[in-house]
Amino acid sequence: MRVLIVEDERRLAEALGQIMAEQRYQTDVVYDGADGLDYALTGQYDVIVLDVMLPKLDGFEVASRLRHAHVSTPILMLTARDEMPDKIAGLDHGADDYMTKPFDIGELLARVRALTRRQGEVIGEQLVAGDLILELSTRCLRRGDKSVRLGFKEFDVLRQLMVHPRAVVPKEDIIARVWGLDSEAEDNNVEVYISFLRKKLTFLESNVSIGTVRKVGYYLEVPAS
Amino acid sequence: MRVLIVEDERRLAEALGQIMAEQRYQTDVVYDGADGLDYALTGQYDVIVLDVMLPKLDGFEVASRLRHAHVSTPILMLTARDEMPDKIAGLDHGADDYMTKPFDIGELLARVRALTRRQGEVIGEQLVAGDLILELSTRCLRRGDKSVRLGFKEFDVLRQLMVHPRAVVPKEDIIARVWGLDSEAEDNNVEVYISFLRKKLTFLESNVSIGTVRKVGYYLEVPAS
DNA sequence: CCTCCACAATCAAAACTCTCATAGGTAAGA
DNA sequence: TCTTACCTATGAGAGTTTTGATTGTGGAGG
Repeated sequence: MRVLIVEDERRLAEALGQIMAEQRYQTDVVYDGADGLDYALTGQYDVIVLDVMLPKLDGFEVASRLRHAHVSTPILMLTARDEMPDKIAGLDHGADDYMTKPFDIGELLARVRALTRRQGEVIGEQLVAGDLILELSTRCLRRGDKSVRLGFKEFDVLRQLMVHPRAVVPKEDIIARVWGLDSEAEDNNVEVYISFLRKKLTFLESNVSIGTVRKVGYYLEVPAS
Repeated sequence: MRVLIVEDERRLAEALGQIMAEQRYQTDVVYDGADGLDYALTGQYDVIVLDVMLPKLDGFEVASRLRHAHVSTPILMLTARDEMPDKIAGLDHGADDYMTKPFDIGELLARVRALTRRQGEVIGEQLVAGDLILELSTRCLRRGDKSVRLGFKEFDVLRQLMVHPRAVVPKEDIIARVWGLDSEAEDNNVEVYISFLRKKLTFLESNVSIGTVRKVGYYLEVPAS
């Protein structure tokens, strides 16, 4: 497993590198966004730990450019503690997960493991789960030869589910990530969009469906592969 | 957000509980280490505020045992004085953060926020007893390839039993933990849910069953392993 | 060994809650 | 103006919880 760590705080970066090395990861550590992008563009890594605040190029920019270059390596983004909007921005730029500093090293390792074993693969600019393909650039959802266009909200909601297929995503999380952390959107909004999405899944005759966990949230039901 | 407060100084404990309740936390307050451990073992909390000096079991012991039982709820430990050894000991025993008394309530709230913010999605946390697997995220109960959905109450009741397999859980405890400490639920409610659960255990053809101790409560009967 | 009683288990209906799906309304952009 | 995307309201329906009545059972005392 190869990991790229892009973090300008040297002490933190070195510590991370060492700890991950102890966990049998092969690590490369760089200290600015430009280097980070160069290294990452090689596509040789299994996961990238990417700070947001970086010299030369910030983390969002790095993530965006990577995705643009069809590099699909999973990205775990590190955001500064009080910058909540960063989380949303991070996901929008193509990050797969985020953590706020200060973080627990054990949790970081757990999330890295989660990213490397994840089933929803980002291939080029698309997310895949089961027989579904979500094209990130056009916001089109395809299955076989059929395809439908998704609205922004539909797209964002579905993406949340597709990033971790089978994992239950709480409604409140969906609201936080799609509508914003301090939004007043209600559960009903999510329900409405889930309903729209289900209709489209049915239309596409996909083998994946959206499951409900009462009083909690939703998950993607993907047939055993 | 659910918070467990374990603190033997009643006045402080109550005050904390009230303040956190005002901050929209759902709080449970207990006054000794043994209760603290029992409550915490349910894994239902998002953070635990844990005093070190406690009757029955001290805070270190509680933290150790929790980690041993693979309960990963973040722990904020309260140490009596500015005793350096305590801090180290606390972190060694599995605490995630510590504060020394007397502390500023605002700082405590800030630290609790920090701890809860790093909560990742819990993927695949489960309770096991005999051939039964209780999936915490989906509230599904599995045995072999069969699986059933549990309602909220069913789930909560069963979880109480599964935390300590073979241990007798008094009905009043079940009521306190599932319906709330000051609820008006009657014994019959518990009996009804036990009945529901037994039906589902039968359906699953599990080797685990629910035993009755007359006038006291219930326990999980798990075949000798 | 039998009887009785208190407690436990079960059942079914009522009360309640949450989810789903649809329709109507609003705002922004073509 | 027309279209598109989004939000809100609503009611039907499904699922959950409570309630009260009825039936079953273990064990103490006769």
